[in-house]
Parts: sequence; C-alpha cells; structure tokens
Amino acid sequence: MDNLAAPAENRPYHHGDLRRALVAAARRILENEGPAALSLRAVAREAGVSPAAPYHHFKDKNELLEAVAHEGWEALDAAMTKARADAKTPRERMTALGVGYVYFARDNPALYRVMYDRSRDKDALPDHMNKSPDSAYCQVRDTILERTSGDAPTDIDVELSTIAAWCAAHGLAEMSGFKQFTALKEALGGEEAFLRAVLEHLGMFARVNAD
Amino acid sequence: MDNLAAPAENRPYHHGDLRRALVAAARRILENEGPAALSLRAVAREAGVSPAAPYHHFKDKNELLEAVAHEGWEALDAAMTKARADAKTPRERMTALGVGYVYFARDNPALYRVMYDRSRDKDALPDHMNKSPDSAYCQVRDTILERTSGDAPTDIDVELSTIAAWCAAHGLAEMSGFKQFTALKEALGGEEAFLRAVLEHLGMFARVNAD
DNA sequence: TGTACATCAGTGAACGCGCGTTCACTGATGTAC
DNA sequence: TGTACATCAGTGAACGCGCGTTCACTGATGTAC
Repeated sequence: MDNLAAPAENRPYHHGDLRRALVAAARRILENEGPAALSLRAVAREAGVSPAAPYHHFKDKNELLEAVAHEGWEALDAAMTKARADAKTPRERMTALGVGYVYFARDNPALYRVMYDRSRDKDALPDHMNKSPDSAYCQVRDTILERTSGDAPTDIDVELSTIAAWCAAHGLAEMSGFKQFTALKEALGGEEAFLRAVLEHLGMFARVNAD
Repeated sequence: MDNLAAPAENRPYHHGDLRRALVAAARRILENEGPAALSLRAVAREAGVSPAAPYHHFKDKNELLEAVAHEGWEALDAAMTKARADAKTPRERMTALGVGYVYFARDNPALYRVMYDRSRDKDALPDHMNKSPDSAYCQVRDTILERTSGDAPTDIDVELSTIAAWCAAHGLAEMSGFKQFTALKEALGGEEAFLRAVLEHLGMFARVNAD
C-alpha cells in the first residue's frame, strides 16, 4: 500500500500529480468502502477535486479503473516476490506463494475484486503476466520448474501446472473467508495452517490414487 | 434452465404466480444482459409488471437476489448430480464433477456471479451445502470418499480434500474463459481436454515430489 | 528580462438517466353469514 | 345462492439520490521573441 496518503490541504490550483492522486484516492475508497462505492465522483471527492477534473487524466471511468487494476497486479507481483524470497526450499516456496497469494486477496479484498472483475470484462488476464519475469504468473511457473527433478517437463506440462496452481490459489482466495470454515481453521491451529493443509490436499484429481 | 419462458400476454390483473415469474425474469435478464443490468425495475419490466409489484413478494431487492441465487445453487446441485451419474469409475466421477462444474459456470456466467457475489456479501456459502446430501458440496465429498482405498481417512482429511477440490474447480471456472488459454486449449484438443489436463496437474502443492 | 499569448489543468453548474422505494389507489378474490 | 366486506395483489405517479459526462469558464504555467 504505497501512495495512499490523504489529500493535502492548501492544494494549489494546479495539483501537480493528480493522476497518481486519483488512483491513490480510488484505492483508499476501495479499502474503506468497498468496490460498490467506487464511482468517479467519489474518487474526485476523495482526492479533493471537482467531478470534472479526472477527465483531464482519464478518458472515462473505465480508464481510471484500468489504472487501479494495473496497480493491483503490480502489488500482487511484489507480494509474490516477497513470499518467494522468504522461503528456503522449492517446496516451501511453492506453499509460500499459495499462502501469500491468499493473504494478498484477504488484505486487499476490494482491490482484488476490481482486478478480476476487469479481467473478466476483457476475458483476459493482464498481458504482462506472460512476459515480465517478475510477474506473479512467471514466479509461480519458475517455482514449479525449480521443484521438478529428473527429466525436464514439457512446456505444456509446465504451463498446465502453473495454471492449475493459479486456479487453486484463486479459488482458495475467494473461499477461505467463508464462515463455514472457521471451525476447521481452529481445529487446525489457525488461518495459515488451514491454507497449507488445503493446498496439500489438492491432489484429489491427480493420478495419485488407483482408478 | 427451467421456467425461463417469456411473460404471457393478456395477463389477468392478478398474476397468479408472480413470485416465480419474477425470479425467472431475473434469470432471463442475467442471461441476456449480465449482472450489471439486474435492477428491480428491470426485473419488473421483464415480467411485464409495474415497478412496485415485486414489493408484494419480496421485502426488497436483496430478497429477490437471494431467491435468484438460491435457484442458482439448486441448478448447480442438479448439474453435479448429472455429471456424476454419467461417469463410470470413481476417478472418472471426480473429473466429471470438475469439468461439469466449470461447464455450469461457463453456461450460466451471470447466474454464477450472482451466487458468489451474494455468498461473499454474507461471508458464507449457502447453508444447505453442508446438509442436503444432494448438494454439490456433499456430492464432491462423497465422490472423494469413493476414491479412497485402504484406511478410512479422517473427517478432517475428507473435508480438506473437498474444500481443495471446490477451490480448484471454482478457480478454474473463473479463469478458463480467459483469452490467454485459447492456444493451449487448441494444442490439447479442445475445452474439455484442457480442463481435464489442468485438473490432473493440481498436485503441485502436494507431497508428490521430493522436497 | 519582460511581455504576449497558447496551452494546460483546474472549476462548478448543469444535463439526462435509471435506480430503489413509497404512496394512495383500485381491481380481483375469498370468506362469513 | 347471494351479498357485504376484508384482504390480497396489482397500478402508476412520484420521491430523492448519485451517477457519468459535458460545458463554458478561468486561473496558472510555459514558451517565443
């Protein structure tokens, strides 16, 4: 959460960095009031500026939301980098990514929502996820590669495993907050133990058991 | 998709079954225009009734959405029952549930969205999922139990596996439509092959490989 | 260095819109006798 | 079987609201000479 400071009073007529300030204001609104409250007018209000001002920096509401989502994906990339750096073994890194991913969604629920809502509208995840090596996606892929021993897996296998991991983490992120799981969390000794346990039980579709 | 017929013309003053008709109208709107178009007024319009009429059947918009979501979960239960019935072996049933789940979400995207949006608002999945044996959740759980050979797993292990399966399916349902995967789908021979392949790669968090 | 002027980045009022909900009403239905 | 009447399930007009966006404007900035 960077650049989320409240608007400065005694602002001069020209703001200086209104574009950035608007995105920060949007994130503040998301954090405090949720995605439903995120209107262009509310953002302008929060930034201390007239409702027309944002139009000098964004074509329309859409474009502002795009910028907010973009910051969200960058923040996710950073969270994944951190999670990965803190773990020692490849297997631990894999779990740390999963847990870190869910924590990111839990700590930024409204931002996370905006990120995926906009992806759904475009029927696509952000482009940079396939390209930038620091992207969350590439970090998951690289960590899976680290874990692989023996013959090099095919590109397709790597991609499938990455997608599978991503889906699992996303599903867990969306579900782990549900009340139904509170008893189980307590039985296992807390949130993180629960997340790790679920991640370790993901093999039920795989060719692990007999047919 | 039952009861989604268009409103009858020459309707008498008293509708007879407006409650059901309103829910059906809501589902029609979801299907044709998406979740953003789902206003109380639009539903009344679609049902051919004045904007005040729904208030004789639902306390407010919230309560109508609740009824729509409820129908959605029932439809999901039915889809899971069907998917399970069509498969021969336990392992096949497990995969069929995963694929069927994603297909349900793909074929009813707006309804699926409403179901989860409302769950998120309540921080809980529907109650019946833990209780009714025909619920999607219980069917997943029972299918996992079928697959288990040897010693009976603990209740906690079963629950964790069920949650893991659900998360994976939900994640896959939300992601599988993204453009990024179209090339991979073609390489694998189509949508279903892609889904099966992802499901089979879910072990990457598990204790399958060396540490 | 000073000045004219184009450009930039704000203002604030206004637009039309669709929304959820309420209200007094009325037509249809069902029940008691 | 017929009638009075309560209740039910609609109508349609109206409310206040916040929204996205546009408009003519103005104050501040930067650049050419």
